Amino acid sequence: MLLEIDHHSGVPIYRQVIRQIRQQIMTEGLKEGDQLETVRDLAAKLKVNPMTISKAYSFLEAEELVERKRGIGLFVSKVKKGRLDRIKAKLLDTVLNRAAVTAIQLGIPEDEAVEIFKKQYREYDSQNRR
Amino acid sequence: MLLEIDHHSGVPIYRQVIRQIRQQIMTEGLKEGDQLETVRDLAAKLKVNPMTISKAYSFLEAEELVERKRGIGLFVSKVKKGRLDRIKAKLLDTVLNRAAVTAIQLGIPEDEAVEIFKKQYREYDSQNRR
DNA sequence: TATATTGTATTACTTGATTAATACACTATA
DNA sequence: TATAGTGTATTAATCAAGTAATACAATATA
Repeated sequence: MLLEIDHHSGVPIYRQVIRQIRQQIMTEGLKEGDQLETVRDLAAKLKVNPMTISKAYSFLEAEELVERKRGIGLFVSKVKKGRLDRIKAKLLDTVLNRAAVTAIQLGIPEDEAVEIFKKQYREYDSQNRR
Repeated sequence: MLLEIDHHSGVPIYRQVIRQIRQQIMTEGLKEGDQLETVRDLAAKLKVNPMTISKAYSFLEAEELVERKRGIGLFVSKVKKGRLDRIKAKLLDTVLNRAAVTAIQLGIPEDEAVEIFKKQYREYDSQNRR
């Protein structure tokens, strides 16, 4: 499991962990049944207190993306494809809604906003395509 | 000047003030030379400390949207239309970029993301049209 | 120039989020 | 059942953001 933590970004460590693991589950880099890295191992690797990792895992558990088994470890939950899609949709709705509200409040017409969105999409996509 | 503050939203008061006044300037509800409500008046109306309002105004000044005149008051700056457009564009770019990045990271194709954006736009627009 | 009105600088209080320390609980298995 | 490995509950320390109190500074004008 590959995680990149920026200790100086101002973004809390546990949120960086949450986001990255969630994304790996969303994109099936981590699949049902896969064991997450041990709380202590990940804490040591990131040079962070184990509770920080445990906290991050707690949020993922609350989203029902992982299951904790005391004494054993944490594992990626079985997530039905439909539910996974709904989670993705919800994440997406949140950011797209924010964008739409901003556009409307600034008086930007739909077409114009859509064009800018497409431009942003393509720019980021071309920079990060494998 | 009409401001609505939600004391229980978790969003800091000064940010709510900034956002709403900025928007009024962007949409020309407040125009060049208009005087902003007095620090003390607005503070009293919102039942908040004057420094909280002063802080909000400081940010607007940093954006060069308002000018402070000690002993007199604060006024909406002369903002060239071009610059105003650039400010709008920047605000919009920020939210649309965030949305695009999220979509890409979730593996959502451009077309699909655009459709959802349009849907969000129309929903909010129809709810808030005058 | 005295006063009322405007905004400001400095300082401190409060609160919540984040992180960490410590001791504890559960499980597999030698 | 002893031990090593797993996660956890509780508590405390730290830090930053937000807000407020107070005294101060600039301006217009009676």
